[in-house]
Amino acid sequence: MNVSSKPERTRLSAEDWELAALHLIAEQGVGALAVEALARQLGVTKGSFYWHFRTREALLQAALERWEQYGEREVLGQIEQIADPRKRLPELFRRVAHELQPHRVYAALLKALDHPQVVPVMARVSQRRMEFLTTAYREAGLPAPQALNRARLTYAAYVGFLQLNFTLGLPRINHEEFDAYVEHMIATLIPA
Amino acid sequence: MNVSSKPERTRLSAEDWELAALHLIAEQGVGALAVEALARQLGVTKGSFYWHFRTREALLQAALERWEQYGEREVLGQIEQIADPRKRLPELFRRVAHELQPHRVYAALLKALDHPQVVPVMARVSQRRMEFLTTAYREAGLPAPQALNRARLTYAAYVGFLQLNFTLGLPRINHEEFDAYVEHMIATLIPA
DNA sequence: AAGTCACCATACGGACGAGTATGGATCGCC
DNA sequence: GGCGATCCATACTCGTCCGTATGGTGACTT
Repeated sequence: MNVSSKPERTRLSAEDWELAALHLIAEQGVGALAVEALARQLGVTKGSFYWHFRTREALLQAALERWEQYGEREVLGQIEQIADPRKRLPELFRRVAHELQPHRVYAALLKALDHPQVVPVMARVSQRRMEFLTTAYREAGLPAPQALNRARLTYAAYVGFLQLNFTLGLPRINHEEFDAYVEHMIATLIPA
Repeated sequence: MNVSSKPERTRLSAEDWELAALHLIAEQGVGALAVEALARQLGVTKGSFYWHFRTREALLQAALERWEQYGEREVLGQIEQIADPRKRLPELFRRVAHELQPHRVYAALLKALDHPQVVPVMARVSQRRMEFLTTAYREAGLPAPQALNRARLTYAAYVGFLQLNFTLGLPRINHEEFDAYVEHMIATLIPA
């Protein structure tokens, strides 16, 4: 009990800073990413930070790239293994709806689209997801142009939902009602 | 050419500051709302500002309330006059899609939902719009629970669209393609 | 056991923005 | 045309946060 109260007294690596940065972004947004605040949270001081990174901007960049690389497979990787294209979209909807935690960073980044560093990342990620949705709709039986528009609509609904329920607390929809909403989405957006 | 280059040399009122604040919010977001920047833009200095407002926070509050009061009738006020409930929703979709300018403030506020002052305003405004949508869907023939969920889906799509196209410039959809997308939305979301 | 390298603390400089103090200008009014 | 109220400029203080400089400490080599 003499060494430290809570944090493990191991030394830090650049990866630790990046993960902590992503965590902070998910909780308080990109604007709250300050080096002294992060350092406090990690139990060290700025001196540590500026050994690992040249600047605050560099940390943001590294964190964003890490998120883009390692964060995407969790979302889309599993889904691609579902053989039946017919079942794929409903399954995707239900999983996304019930595992909202990985989407917190995306929601936070969505609110920082005025920041020059996040725009290209979000553009790539969103574009990739959109393409995934589009082909999924085509495989589900929609003709090409309709599939694209349906993907746009679906993805917009996803993004809007994140905003309205994470950040804003619209009449705090409860659990059963939420499930009903998801099924309504499936019935409305996915062709029979 | 000696007095001033561009701005009119009239004195300012609190209303001028609030309108300028809303304009700045629409263009650069809530975070960019700085009093010295605003003062420069209005051709005065901070001395003027702190006569009209006690603090920066007070300006934000006043601007938000002004937006909530006077900004809403333009969006929903006209629509309520459309007699046929059947025609109301498609007309609403098309108008909103083609007059995106009044929605810029809303889009900016959406990205500032971590700010304590904007949350209640956005909660009220969104709630009101949601209720409008819900009754519109009921009048269009949907049973109550479905109407609510459809309204949720529609509004989420609206919000998501604002994010993805204002701030992010997803593959910069062109004009004809955009019209096709709006019609696709109408066909998909509005019951025949 | 001495030295080297990786990691971190402390202390400082400087930019920026909010808010205050105070005096000057200008308008309305009698 | 003088006078009070309104509006604005100038010149500060203060707190926050980025980045720098420099010295210290632990672990690991040889």
